[in-house]
Amino acid sequence: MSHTIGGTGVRQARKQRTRQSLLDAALVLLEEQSLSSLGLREVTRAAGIAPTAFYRHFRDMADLGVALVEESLGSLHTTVRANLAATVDSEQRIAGAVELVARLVREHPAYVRFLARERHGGVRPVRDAIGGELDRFAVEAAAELARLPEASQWRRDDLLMLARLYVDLMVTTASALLAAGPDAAARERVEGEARRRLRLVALGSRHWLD
Amino acid sequence: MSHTIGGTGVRQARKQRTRQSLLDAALVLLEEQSLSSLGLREVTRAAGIAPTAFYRHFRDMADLGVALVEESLGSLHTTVRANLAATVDSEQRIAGAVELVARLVREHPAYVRFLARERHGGVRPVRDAIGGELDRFAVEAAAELARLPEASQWRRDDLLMLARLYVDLMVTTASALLAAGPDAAARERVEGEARRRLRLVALGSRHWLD
DNA sequence: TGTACATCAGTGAACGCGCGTTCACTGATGTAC
DNA sequence: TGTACATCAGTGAACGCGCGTTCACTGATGTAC
Repeated sequence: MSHTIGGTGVRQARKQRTRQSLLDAALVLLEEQSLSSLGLREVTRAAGIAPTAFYRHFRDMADLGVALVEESLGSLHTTVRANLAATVDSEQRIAGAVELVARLVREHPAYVRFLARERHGGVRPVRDAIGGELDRFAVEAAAELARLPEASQWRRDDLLMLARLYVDLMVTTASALLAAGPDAAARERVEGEARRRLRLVALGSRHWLD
Repeated sequence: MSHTIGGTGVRQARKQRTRQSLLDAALVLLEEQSLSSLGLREVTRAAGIAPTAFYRHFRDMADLGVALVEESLGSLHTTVRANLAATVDSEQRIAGAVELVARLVREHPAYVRFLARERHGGVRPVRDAIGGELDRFAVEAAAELARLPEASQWRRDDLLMLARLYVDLMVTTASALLAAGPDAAARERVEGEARRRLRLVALGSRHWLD
């Protein structure tokens, strides 16, 4: 059965699966500690493979960390852009953005925690990877903002300033939601405050060119 | 000479000095790594004392971390409050706030780096200590804001929202300044963008009750 | 001021442990004919 | 389809090393009289 291509690449597929189980195991362990204190043997033990097999997939833990960044943020770009483009009214956009962040934290808390922690963490390559991705988000958000009629008169660098501010507000909201824990009321309070922050910034934007 | 009290307390004073040299050594080492990967022996070696003497001062590294938080943020409250209270005009307050942050980063980069890193770091007690101090800042800032005539009609929770937003903006600015490195032009760019962010938020505040 | 005892910050040897990395290996998968 | 050889993901033993913590200690400082 499946006498098509399938045969070739069994080895490759297995390798991929092992690699993924290393990433998954690391992510679980990283809920309780930071990358710089996470051990290679700890990860391979959790993934159920021999310590030495680690080197078939990553040079060291920093390398694995960068892979985790790509896995978590890489796929997010399209999602975020779709969300930004979808809505028209400002109040709708605000509600949508906060809902998007809340959903990310609900569905992928481990990724969000990892990113919040390592954004300023002790492992340079990982820090740089996260910073680079967030910059890309800001540039993309600026491009979306530029398409709005209200923003047509804005200077380029003011648009970028606003986009970066939005990105920072979203990141702050995500980590506040994590800190709020599983309690629904606490989360609702954080989301409410996030919406009011965004409303305040939107209000300022509306009067920026006065 | 100094035949007053001086004699009694020589032991205590020496102990204080050793404790301080542990804190200083740790802070230097923390420029390049995070607290959770910093070793007890590493710190005592750098401080020039035997590993076992560590326990005369701290229970473990987390305990030392909390002491570092108190040392860095504890003294800051009066400084910040004075700065907030001093100025009147909005544009002046903005320039003053950014200048204050820039000075802190210039004069105490290691402390700022430590706080940025461990705010979301892997050591719970330290995270909580930093979070608690930042909350206190927000509450104090809200109290200062409440004294401004423009804010007399604001709801209490909106004031707190605004205060927390300002605190987050300042923290973000501090870590952006660190990331900018020693290059003067890069720092000036970050400070400029920070001022525009604050201007945008101030503008939004002015129209909040419209 | 002097003496006898108590305190306690810092020492140094010793411990068991888990770490990252090396190496030669095994055996399933892939490839050439 | 079958055979012979190559590749390479994962293994398991071994290594030297630095770690955190314990313990009994030393000797300067503090205290009581």
